[in-house]
Amino acid sequence: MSIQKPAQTASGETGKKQHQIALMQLREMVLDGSLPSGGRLFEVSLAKRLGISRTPIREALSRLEGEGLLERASSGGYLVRTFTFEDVHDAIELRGVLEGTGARLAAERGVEPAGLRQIKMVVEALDRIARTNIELIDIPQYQELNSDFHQILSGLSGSVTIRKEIERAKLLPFASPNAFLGDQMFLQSIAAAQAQHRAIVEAIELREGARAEALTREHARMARRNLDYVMYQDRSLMQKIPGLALVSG
Amino acid sequence: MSIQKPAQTASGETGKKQHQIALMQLREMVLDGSLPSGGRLFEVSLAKRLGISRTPIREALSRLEGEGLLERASSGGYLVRTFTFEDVHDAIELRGVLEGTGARLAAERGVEPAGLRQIKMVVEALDRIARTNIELIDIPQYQELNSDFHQILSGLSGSVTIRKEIERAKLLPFASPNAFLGDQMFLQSIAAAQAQHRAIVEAIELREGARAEALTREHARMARRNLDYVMYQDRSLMQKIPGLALVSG
DNA sequence: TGACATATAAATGTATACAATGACACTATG
DNA sequence: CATAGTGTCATTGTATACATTTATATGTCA
Repeated sequence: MSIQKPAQTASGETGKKQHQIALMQLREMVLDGSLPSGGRLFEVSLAKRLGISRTPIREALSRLEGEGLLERASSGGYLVRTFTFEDVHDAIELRGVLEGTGARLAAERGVEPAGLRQIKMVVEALDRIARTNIELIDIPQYQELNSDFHQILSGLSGSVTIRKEIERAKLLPFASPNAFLGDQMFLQSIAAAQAQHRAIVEAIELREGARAEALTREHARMARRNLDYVMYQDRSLMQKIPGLALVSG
Repeated sequence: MSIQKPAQTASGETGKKQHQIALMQLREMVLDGSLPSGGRLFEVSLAKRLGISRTPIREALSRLEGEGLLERASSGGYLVRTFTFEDVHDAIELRGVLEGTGARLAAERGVEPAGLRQIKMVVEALDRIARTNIELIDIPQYQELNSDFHQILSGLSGSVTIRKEIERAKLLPFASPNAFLGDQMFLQSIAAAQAQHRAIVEAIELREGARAEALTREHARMARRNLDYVMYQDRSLMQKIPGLALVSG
């Protein structure tokens, strides 16, 4: 009775289901550009390349389409999606609109004290970082806390419908709130971002729905400004922003 | 050389791919309640029931999850999603927010004359219907034109990102702009709806973004009011509203 | 009797063989 | 020479057998 452990992959992949492994690997391959943007994906070659059969590959491809990273070709099969500059703009705008709606609903409908306490704790933790000398900032920690802020915010309205849509909008890597936090360059805007975080929470607490919505939209606009900087001022940064390799032009 | 036509199904299904047939049939089964809301879906029994193998069934299930009609069970497999009254509210709100964003962007960014002409033609056609005696209104024709209005509107911003999200939000049947147009009952509101249609187009043409957004949101609120009427005043109408069978409570 | 372990069945996950489709090149024919 | 026909090949679509996991039932022991 030789018990066959689920075959740890060399790269340390957890012993999860094949389609989950395929999903992670394919996502990574799309994002780091090892699959040509705009190019077609062939199930058989992917299967051979990953050492997995076609069935879970197809499952993964289907999910990646749902994430917006792939699109179906008219003749069947999938293409790596290419994004224009405008697409990225609009994806960020979309996130802003949805997060703004979540913030507005939270304000209008009221928030459980527990949720409010929770997000305030994150804001305070972010504050401690914002007061740090820029060179000394622990970027991963900042990213994590920033993620937390946005995740809690997305659920604050109590509407699972809205929360799910926000989470969906954040799936596109360049639309994520953390997209432009990877490089030292953008840490300059931490102070401004932090002021917005505080104001958003305040507006929600005071039940000021319109203000909460407007502030949250504007907060997302920071990402758009950073995007513009990358595109028009310093294209070398493109490689540091996740998923920006998929952007043509 | 007997040419083998793709096997017309008895029910007149087009000779499409198996997973497309499965998708349509399953969607119908979910919506008309022949699959118990909240219940689990078993691939084998579905496959037997539809006379299709499991593979295209799984494909269809995956897509229905994308449409929001199903959800994955934690232990694997799919469940028929159940919606609360609040979920329906929020789904309509979401559509309003997204359509509103599309309208705002269209106003802010400007619209091609062709698109504007096109939507104005639809508005005029709707006007002709709105002037008709209520009893004589051709409901399917009205639904079609209303669909056209909303579809053109969704593309007016020129942003495919936004357009796709709007189309996605309309997939849930009770969130669709046509959801409450099936019954004579609701035709009373045609005049009001039509005034909103005109105002939305006007705002876009005049580049009044905020107004376009607010009007479009308010337009979606009509559906919420109709929903409230059904839930609180006349539950017998629930059967006439597509997908409302999935609503618990 | 209740809780736990284990056996058993039923369901999903995976691999793979086979079918159908569509693109392309080559050939035959007007 | 142009073009319609035809065969081949690559690729996706489908069915199905097998593996694995999860739920259910059963029995044993304290």
